[in-house]
Amino acid sequence: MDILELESFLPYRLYRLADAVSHEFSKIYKHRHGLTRPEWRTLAGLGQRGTMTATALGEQSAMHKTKVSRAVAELERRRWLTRTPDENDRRIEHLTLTKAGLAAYREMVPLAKAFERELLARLGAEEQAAIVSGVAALEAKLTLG
Amino acid sequence: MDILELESFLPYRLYRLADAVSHEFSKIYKHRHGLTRPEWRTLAGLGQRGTMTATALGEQSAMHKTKVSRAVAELERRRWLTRTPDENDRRIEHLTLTKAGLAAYREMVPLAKAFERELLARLGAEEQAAIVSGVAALEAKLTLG
DNA sequence: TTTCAATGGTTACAAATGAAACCAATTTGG
DNA sequence: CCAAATTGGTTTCATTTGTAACCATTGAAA
Repeated sequence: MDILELESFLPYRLYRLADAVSHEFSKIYKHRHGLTRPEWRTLAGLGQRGTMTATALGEQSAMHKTKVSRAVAELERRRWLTRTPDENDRRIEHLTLTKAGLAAYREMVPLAKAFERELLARLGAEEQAAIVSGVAALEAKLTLG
Repeated sequence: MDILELESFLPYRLYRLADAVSHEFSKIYKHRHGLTRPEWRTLAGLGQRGTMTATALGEQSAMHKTKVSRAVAELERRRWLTRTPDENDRRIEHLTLTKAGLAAYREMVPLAKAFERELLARLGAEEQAAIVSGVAALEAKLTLG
């Protein structure tokens, strides 16, 4: 009979791996500031780009618009970001980190980079190249977002 | 100022990629039988191994025990599996697919394999090797589960 | 034994999520 | 112009999920 070996099945392996890595990383922003993943991504997006609309945030960080909406509301509640209405289109609001938001972002960036560095450091040079280029190759073939 | 480029950040890329692949694949079992992911994994686990306890299922397929419990309950409701109490330890139940469950499994296996094949077929030979060995390398370095 | 800790599994509750409905503002096509 | 469709964003509701409490059974220790 034809069976499927789950442990070798790429979609499963990929998911499991991503889940483990993501969960490990989440400890950092969860522990440090009690952020959820959508909140962390919002912080990261705004920190990186400076100012964005909620829609742009959703596209950049692959989040459903309700997630963005809720994350933005929470970061606003914390006074980590402010909303500025668009001059020409009153539906749009431009989101920007406050001093406090930026401070949190500046604190998170080195931790994130260290995490990635240490993750890759566990691998040999060829293995590092393999995972990075393999992910890039698949990304390129899929319609992400 | 030091910024983090989210689009290049490996944990994020990995998660996004796995999510996209998994979501694409989920269409198959969702559309075909209206299964959730935990239910599909339960089916896959039992189809592959024949008989397992709920705990073993959770370990094999990286699922929280409440997920397993619920998935098993649903598959039982569908009469796709049966529970057999252990002779010596009355806490344990051995789970086995019924004819109907096995039929569904047999139908899913070729679809799953085709999905994986076609996913990899989009890549060149080296890219395929890269993603597979890259994932394997990271798996080996992480405590999965 | 009798008690206490551990194990297999389920359930209750709260939080996170997604789909769809929704509101407001804007654009488009007659 | 003006109705209809679109867009940015929020809210409601049902579903999914995880944490923790729980029940029953077994194992270990005293």
